Amino acid sequence: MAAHAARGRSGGRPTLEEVAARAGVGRGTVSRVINGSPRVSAATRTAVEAAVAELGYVPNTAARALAANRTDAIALVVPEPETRFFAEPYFSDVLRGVGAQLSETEMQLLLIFAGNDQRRQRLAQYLAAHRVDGVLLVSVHADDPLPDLLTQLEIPAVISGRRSAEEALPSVDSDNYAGACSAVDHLMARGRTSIATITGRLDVYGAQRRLDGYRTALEGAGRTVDERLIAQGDFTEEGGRRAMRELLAACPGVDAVFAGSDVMAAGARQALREAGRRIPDDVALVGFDDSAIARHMDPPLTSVRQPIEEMGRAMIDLLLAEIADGRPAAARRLERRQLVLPTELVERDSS
Amino acid sequence: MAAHAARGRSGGRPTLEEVAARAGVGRGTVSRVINGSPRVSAATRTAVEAAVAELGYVPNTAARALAANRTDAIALVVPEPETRFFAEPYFSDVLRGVGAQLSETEMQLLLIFAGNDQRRQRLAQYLAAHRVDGVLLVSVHADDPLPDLLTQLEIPAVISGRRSAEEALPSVDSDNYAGACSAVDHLMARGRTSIATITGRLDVYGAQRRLDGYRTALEGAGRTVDERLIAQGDFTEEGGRRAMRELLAACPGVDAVFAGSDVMAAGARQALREAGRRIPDDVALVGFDDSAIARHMDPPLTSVRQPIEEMGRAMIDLLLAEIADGRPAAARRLERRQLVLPTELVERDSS
DNA sequence: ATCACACGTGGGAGCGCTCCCACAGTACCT
DNA sequence: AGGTACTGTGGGAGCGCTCCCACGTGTGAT
Repeated sequence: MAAHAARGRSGGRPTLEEVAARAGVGRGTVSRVINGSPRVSAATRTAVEAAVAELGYVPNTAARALAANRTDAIALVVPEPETRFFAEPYFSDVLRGVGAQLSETEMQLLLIFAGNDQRRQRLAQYLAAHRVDGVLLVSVHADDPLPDLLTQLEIPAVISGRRSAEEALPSVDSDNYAGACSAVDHLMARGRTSIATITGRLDVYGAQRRLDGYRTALEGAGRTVDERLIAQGDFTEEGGRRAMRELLAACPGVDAVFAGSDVMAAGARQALREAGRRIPDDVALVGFDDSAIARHMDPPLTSVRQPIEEMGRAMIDLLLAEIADGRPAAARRLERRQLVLPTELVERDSS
Repeated sequence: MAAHAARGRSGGRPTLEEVAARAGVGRGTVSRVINGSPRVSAATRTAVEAAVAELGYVPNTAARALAANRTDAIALVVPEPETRFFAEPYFSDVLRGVGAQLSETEMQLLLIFAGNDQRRQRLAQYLAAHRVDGVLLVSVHADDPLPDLLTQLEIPAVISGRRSAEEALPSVDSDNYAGACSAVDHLMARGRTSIATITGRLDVYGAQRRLDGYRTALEGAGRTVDERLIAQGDFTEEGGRRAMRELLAACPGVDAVFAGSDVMAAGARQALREAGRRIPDDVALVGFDDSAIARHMDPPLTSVRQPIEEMGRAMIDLLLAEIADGRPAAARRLERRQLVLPTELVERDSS
């Protein structure tokens, strides 16, 4: 009681009402100024702004959220354990792009990991409570129920990557297919004849598309695809190492590898070293993502660059538009917004 | 099923009032059940819980925050740019520990970067709006005004590391001093005679303490400290590389290096390679943090382990206690809570 | 029997905001 | 003159909770 009174009255933060009194206007007018409504005369606006400054007024977000039914926050949901998140530069890069774009708005970003069932449960609760205005979804697997949950709850969402070519949600993706083609073309141009690939988890659409690109590039050059040169990884370093060992065992003559991610390329590099193969002399290596790992690798890794920060920005733009559009989502879904951004091969010493 | 029907009928999410009507009790009683108050009979509690389940009731956090003047959220504030955050495994590890401990509560975690002035400004606004119940502060420099701001706003806060031995805020730190001693002792025991160190930014108390430990360990063994063997880094890889180059130039006979962080050790390793020195044959290398980098380095890096996840847990415990204690912070400050956790040397092939 | 005091319980009174209706004032038409 | 159409403004009515006071009812002591 004592604390309550002390907070609310004497030492407490000023309220809209107090600002209104100070400025000699009504509550509604102050609200309009705060929210940038055009329906306020210049003189009144100035007076209110002065009162706000004098009192050091800061809106109470809880009250605003309650009255307006919005939270001014969005969540970046990562359906992976934290360990994966931090091991994979892709995630951090997306987060950076998202954070940068968002820092220009009043929106707050929440980072939510949903890597196991318990977390999933908690996330569902969280979303049901509508504690965020929108959701950014990264790394979604084909059978993930999360997108549908979001649709059902009518929470605006944007997906990073797609679940299929027919993605129902607005999405931002890079041109995985063309990127893979360029990597394989590059290796062929370098005169490599036995070009292998290490794929990511194939229930991730992007990984599938990179594999498609690999195939098409080879076939387009009149070569036949040797299935023994395709090893499946899982986007982890360990997976890359294992896949590379398998490739070396199955096809000792392999002289080039296109890895579906830089992290897997790092794993492949270790396996190649163990086997005494030199890079790029014996085996050329190309990665995907052009992350920090590629630049730091020894030798520096040729990699397909995705404009990840740009993708983060685009996701935010889409999501904010989605949120601003208001509730009647069904009507809007018709004009699906799918952004596909171009990739670019960055050549370094590994190929 | 019932949940869907009820939701559809009322048009929105069920409220406390609706749950109360359903359970045939008053609003207050439902609130008590939801909040786990003991002053409810078992029968009533059961009835209410049933109603909650049937209606799929989820509390409206905004309303709760407004009425109770709390947010059920805490912020992890990183006074560094995102790039630093992601480059430094220390941060991710702390975040992991914090996240793990927090996932057992209803609290939500916000990650806030305050790496430049604009962000600082925004953070100050954010804190002034009391949008979080408490703050976790990592990587604080000696002259950082943030802790004082927090104290002034009476926002509970816990600091990771300390600003000095006389830290005013509750803090959790590792025993940097003892850790450094053990590293240097280890190098001496290995017969190294010319032991250098690469420090972190010395306005970070922990970096200073590591340097102190380095000095004391050498002096304790009856050796004199050669100031030319002390190079200042800044916790970055590039800084480590530069410092190592300086050391090699100033003291070509150096045969061991204690780096103030694994990241700097990685930089030092590069400089050593450039100079054609082998690890550990020519120069032994020891890092600090025992992060993923240490395990992945080639050769694997001997490093001083900090119990980082445990530190994250301890920070949460302290902060929650701080929050639960209520407002009259001044009285409580007297019993300062400073936790210092032990470190441990993890020996690998680099030394 | 009376008092005392637990315990459970219901519901009024806000928390600080946004939304929206009402209304005065001004401007420009018929 | 009256009508119509704006613009700017004030303030009531909530949003869905928590807090707390008041009110039974049951127990034990006096």
